Amino acid sequence: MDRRTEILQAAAKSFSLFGYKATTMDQVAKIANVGKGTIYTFFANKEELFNAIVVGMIEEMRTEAEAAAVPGAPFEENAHARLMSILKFRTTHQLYAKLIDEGKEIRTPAVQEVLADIEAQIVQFIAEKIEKGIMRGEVKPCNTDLVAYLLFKSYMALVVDWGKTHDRELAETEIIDLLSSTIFKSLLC
Amino acid sequence: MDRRTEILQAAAKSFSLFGYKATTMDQVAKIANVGKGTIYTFFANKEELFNAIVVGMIEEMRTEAEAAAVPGAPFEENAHARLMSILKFRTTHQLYAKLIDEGKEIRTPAVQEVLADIEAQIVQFIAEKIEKGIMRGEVKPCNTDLVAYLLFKSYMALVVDWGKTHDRELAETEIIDLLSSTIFKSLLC
DNA sequence: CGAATGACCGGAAATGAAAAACGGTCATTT
DNA sequence: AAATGACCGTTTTTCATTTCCGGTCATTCG
Repeated sequence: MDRRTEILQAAAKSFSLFGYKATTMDQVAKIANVGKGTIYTFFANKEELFNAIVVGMIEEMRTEAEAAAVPGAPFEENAHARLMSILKFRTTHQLYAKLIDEGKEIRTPAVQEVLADIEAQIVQFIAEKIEKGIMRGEVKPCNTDLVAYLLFKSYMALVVDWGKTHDRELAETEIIDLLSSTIFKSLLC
Repeated sequence: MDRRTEILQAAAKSFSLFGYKATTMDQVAKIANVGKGTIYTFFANKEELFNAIVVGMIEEMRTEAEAAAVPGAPFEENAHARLMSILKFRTTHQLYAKLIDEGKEIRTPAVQEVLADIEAQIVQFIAEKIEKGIMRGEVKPCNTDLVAYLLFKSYMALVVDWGKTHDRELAETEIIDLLSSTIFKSLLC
């Protein structure tokens, strides 16, 4: 395996295990079995190394989200499946979960920026799917950015936030029932 | 004015100006022109004094929200007016704004608890209005708690959150247009 | 005599100086 | 030419000391 890949894997492991701030370049170098200076021949600095890792993670998440959709299935079904897949990834993926925690607890700026960027890309992803749905004639024309934002925030609220203020999580059927009878209902043709 | 009221006014002023943590009991006593011990004859401790102030604030907010509604006007119109009134209060009211900031920046536990409680009461308030709308035959029967939660979160997202990740605030017409054509549309009879 | 007070108490938080750790560089090695 | 790790300046952590604050209660006051 080439040195660049070794470094990327070492960094991914360390960021996942300890987060951004608690990962040191010395540590990455040691795990990757390279000298610290070698890292800087491939990545300008710690933040760029971090960004490279995150880009990979986003790709992974996108792939899983696409895999959750069934080609030819109705828009609502696939939208729901993809969003649930993304939100599951959010808490299941070790690095993503770690970053959310670090962003909230330690408030590392580099991490908060990355998290904001990931969310923006997720919303963008949803907006593209809505756009496709409109072109396919499944979805009514609308402001895709606004609707994508509302959809994402709604899923976040029901899947992630509800449990924090109530003593039980919402079942998936409750979520799909609610959204199906409200947002989706008026979204579809 | 009786001593209890003097203390309440002094505390309200200090909490509004400096927040919960930075307000000291000595300071409240001085502003109220009473000895520190006197405060403890009316309030068990600092947190109870704080809670008393917050209860008053919530009452204020409720009154303003009710005043924003027009008797006899359609559900959607009044729901929108009340929610916008509440969200305006959130950032306009000195104490509320201060508490939001303190909860986010200093993360004072007592403040975060109070903020969570206020939000729960707002959602409860909305749920009651939906319930009324259903009984009046204006709104379709639904899980009022769930719908109230979704509505509140949607308004928070569009009014409060949008501006943080985009370089312009949403106009009120954009918000009402979006929600009118999605959530409200499928909510009304 | 009962309500009011502020000096006082113990624990928590602020302070600041010294030490350790970190990201990034670059002269040296391989 | 590529790789390395000792080194540098800065930031962060540590920790002993001091200050501060919520709450109490013996004393004072009306």
